[in-house]
Amino acid sequence: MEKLIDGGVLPRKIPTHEVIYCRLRDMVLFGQLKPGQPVTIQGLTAQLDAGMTPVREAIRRLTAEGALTLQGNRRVCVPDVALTQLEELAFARLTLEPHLASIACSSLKKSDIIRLEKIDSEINRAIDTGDVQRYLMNNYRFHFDLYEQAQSPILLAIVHSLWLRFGPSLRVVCGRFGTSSLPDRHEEALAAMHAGDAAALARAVEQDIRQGIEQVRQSIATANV
Amino acid sequence: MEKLIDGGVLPRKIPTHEVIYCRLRDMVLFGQLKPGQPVTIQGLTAQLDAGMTPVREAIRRLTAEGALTLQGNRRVCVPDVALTQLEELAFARLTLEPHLASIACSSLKKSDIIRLEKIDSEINRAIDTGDVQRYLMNNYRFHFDLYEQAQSPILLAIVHSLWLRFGPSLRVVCGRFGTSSLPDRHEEALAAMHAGDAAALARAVEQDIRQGIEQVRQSIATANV
DNA sequence: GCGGTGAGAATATGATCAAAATCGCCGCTG
DNA sequence: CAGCGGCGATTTTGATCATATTCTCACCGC
Repeated sequence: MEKLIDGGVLPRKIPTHEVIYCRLRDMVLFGQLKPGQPVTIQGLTAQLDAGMTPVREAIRRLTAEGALTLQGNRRVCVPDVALTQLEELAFARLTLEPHLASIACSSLKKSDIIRLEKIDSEINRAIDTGDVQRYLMNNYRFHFDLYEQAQSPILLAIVHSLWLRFGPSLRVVCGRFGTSSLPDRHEEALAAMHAGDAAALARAVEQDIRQGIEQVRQSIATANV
Repeated sequence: MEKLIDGGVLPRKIPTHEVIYCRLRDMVLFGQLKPGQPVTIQGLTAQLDAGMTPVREAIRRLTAEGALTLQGNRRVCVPDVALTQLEELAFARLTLEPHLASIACSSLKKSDIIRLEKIDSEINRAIDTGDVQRYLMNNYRFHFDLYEQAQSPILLAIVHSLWLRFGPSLRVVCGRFGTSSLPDRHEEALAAMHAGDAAALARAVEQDIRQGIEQVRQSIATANV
């Protein structure tokens, strides 16, 4: 019965470093941090109002996942993807994500599809109102809610790491071109789910990824002029 | 001139947490730690003669890379791959590693191939003498020396993470069946390098991976009886 | 069998030390 | 005399440690 004394939804207390990790990760994923921006420990302890150790651990974790980069001189910053690295990201994402989507397809329940449709409508609303942050968050939720159904924790972790590397650049694209130019390839994905057509779903996801990568590629190309 | 005052080979001092990370990583990769074995912070501080903070950071990093697992009740242990996860590892490795090998092929210099041949002869010697540790180390070196030539840091990091998850189980296989049953698919790989045939190299790597995975699969299957 | 209790291990803090970057000062050169 | 470049002190930041606190698990008595 003592489990209720915190009066809350969570029976187990979440350790601080975990909380800090999630907050920092979201800052990277949803574009609160710009590529190239330096990340200091003491800055974060002040900003997030946390101790030094949890912040350090969160940074180490995110560094291992590729969301942050060590600059040799023991400084940490948000990485800026170059064109060559974009090729790597493209290959890995185009290989893994359609595969995950395809596996997930067969185990999708009706309630899952309904949930995904709700997220998709959130995405559309975010595009209409020009709310970049909300678009990014729901786009992330759409993909990972789907991928999670594949029950493949290892591949999921890898894809997660790819999104962490991709996130800041995607944010730059949105900031530059606005939400109007953003892809909405999710209609055909949802249709494929309803039909239970794994191959079609994989194709839809593939097209979605291609479009996103192409936008970042153009953004990088024009930025380097 | 002051750069020489440390009188040493290393102009830059390597931080302790980095050293600890490398040592722990090698322990995982080369089978000093068995699957399921618990990993305690204080145990490592004693064993590696280090402070608590560096050990904590190394553990966080390896956890993020999938080399260690958190057990919910803030314990850490070496993960034991199940059959379902082996499928994931197989898919990811078979997708990424032949690709890396294929890219690397064109940029291989004569000196690179000679180096790889030397490593391969080390592997053969280790198989002959039944030296599992040496086999594992040189097998790792063979693959990653090759993959590094692909100049693809992101994919390399992902593959590295896959090997970290795979390592302990491979060690179990070797311990069970000895080195005599170990694959040596490297001859054809080396031949393909000499010929500059990227496709053939990719096939050779693929066969090598298939064989390794198959052995682990059988090991898991028999262990579960 | 069950709940309390204690040992041990992990988490988290703040202090301390070392390294790096920044900025200002000085001398040199054009 | 003004601008430039290098040198050194200050200050910011990272690395490490010792320690306090919290949590888990297992043992023991009821």
